[in-house]
Amino acid sequence: LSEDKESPCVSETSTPTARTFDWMKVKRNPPKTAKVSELGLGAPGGLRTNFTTRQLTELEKEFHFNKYLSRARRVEIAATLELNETQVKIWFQNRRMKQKKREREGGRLPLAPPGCP
Amino acid sequence: VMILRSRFLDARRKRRNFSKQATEILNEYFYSHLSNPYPSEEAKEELAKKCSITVSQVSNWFGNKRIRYKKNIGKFQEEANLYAAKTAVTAAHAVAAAVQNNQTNSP
DNA sequence: GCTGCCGATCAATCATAGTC
DNA sequence: GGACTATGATTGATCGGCAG
Repeated sequence: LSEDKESPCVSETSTPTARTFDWMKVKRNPPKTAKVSELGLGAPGGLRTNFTTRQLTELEKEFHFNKYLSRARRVEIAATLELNETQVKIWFQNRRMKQKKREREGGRLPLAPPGCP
Repeated sequence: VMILRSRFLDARRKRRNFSKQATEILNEYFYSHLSNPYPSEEAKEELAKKCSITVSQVSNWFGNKRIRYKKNIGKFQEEANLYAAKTAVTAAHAVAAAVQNNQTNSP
């Protein structure tokens, strides 16, 4: 585990320590979660939406019932919770990954339950 | 904007800083792979083992490190030089050992 | 082509640990 | 004791790749 091909992505600067590699320039496009049209919510157009407790509770409840959503159900939930279909879809996607991560990491290593202040 | 940030999640975030040596190991890997600090799944598992932390924690560490590093490269310059020198020394030792080994058993 | 899912990652934020 | 910084974790959303 120690191979390392000096990647072909360098981009300049002579000092051996201050070089800037491509990964440092990566910029993600801002979220398109903005329906600027109608709704004078002064939506800037690219902000991470904060789900309300109600929305999260409902989503969690639905997830417990179904790990995957049908198109119809998604539309329904999106409408009920006032979210995009995409947001609901992404939420379920992330939720599944979260679940998998917990199962896979279920019980293992580091353990130090009780007091230790 | 009701501060409803309680998020029914509190007890979960009982953070604990990693040990000095674990951070040492992670930083060594990070700076010796600065051109591409994205450890493979296998590498993550090995690092996790060496550091006595989980693979997820290794992923979190690299995720945070990459973001914070590129956010303010200057702030990490000193640290970068430190580890660069460190790995250079170990590399030199490795080469020396290899040479020695090569001399002792060459056909 | 387009769409959903997965796996990895990003980027912003949260909450705590450590420093002074 | 509290302000300020360092750091681990969480999470809505993006990116690239693959299947249908």
